[in-house]
Amino acid sequence: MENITEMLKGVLEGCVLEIISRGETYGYEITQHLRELGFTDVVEGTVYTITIRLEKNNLVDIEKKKSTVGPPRKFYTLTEAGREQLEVFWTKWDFITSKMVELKTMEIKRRG
Amino acid sequence: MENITEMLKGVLEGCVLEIISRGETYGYEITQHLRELGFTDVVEGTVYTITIRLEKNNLVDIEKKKSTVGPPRKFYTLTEAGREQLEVFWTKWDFITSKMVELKTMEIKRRG
DNA sequence: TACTAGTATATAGTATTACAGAGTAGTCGT
DNA sequence: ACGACTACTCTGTAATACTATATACTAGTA
Repeated sequence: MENITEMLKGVLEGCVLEIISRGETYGYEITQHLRELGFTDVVEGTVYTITIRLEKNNLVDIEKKKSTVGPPRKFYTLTEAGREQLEVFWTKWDFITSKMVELKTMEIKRRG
Repeated sequence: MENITEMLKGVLEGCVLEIISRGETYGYEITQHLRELGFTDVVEGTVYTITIRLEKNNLVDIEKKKSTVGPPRKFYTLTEAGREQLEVFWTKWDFITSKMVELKTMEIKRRG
């Protein structure tokens, strides 16, 4: 899918939170998951900016571990605040999707 | 719903296109519709920037009409390009929503 | 007249976010 | 030594919604 950049804003961070919530993982792997999911154009740099942001906002804990196949990995796990943020994310997402359905099906009332 | 700003990026323009597709309308009325829909924090300025953008991209035709209750209104209707853009928007939206469902339900494959 | 409220368009400036593009490092196989 | 893959880092840019404000027209009312 091309050019969904703008539509991903505010969504991608939630995706990353969700992926981390399934178990500790690191930036490169998160990128791979997103690409497998279908967001094929997501690059490491994008995920990096998101993880940095999550770290700044204390939504994730970090543990550095050595790898046998490359440089050390920074593993992320959600903090309590991170889990709360993830819930908030899905609440917002559900709100918007419900409104979009409403928009698609609603009769628009006209004024005079 | 608070703070859904970022999540609305790339979505709001599609909403405006959809609303215009139902029949000619103007900025202020579009804002009202969006607020009735539930996007209560959307303000005129935001819609204005969107309609300007639509105009620049030749997605809408404009007709100025006098009003009995205030200054003249600028009525918008979709051009052929606008209708195509609206279809593209829903395609993208459906893609993202399907991926989000997948994300929510998917088993995440772990690597070694 | 003067004031207020509701309607309606317009615009400058700001914050947030995803992305492009590049760099740096570590490990492994040849 | 070299290339391929893994993995994190960083700088800068474009797109978009929002804040805040200004302008203008009509109607009601004091």
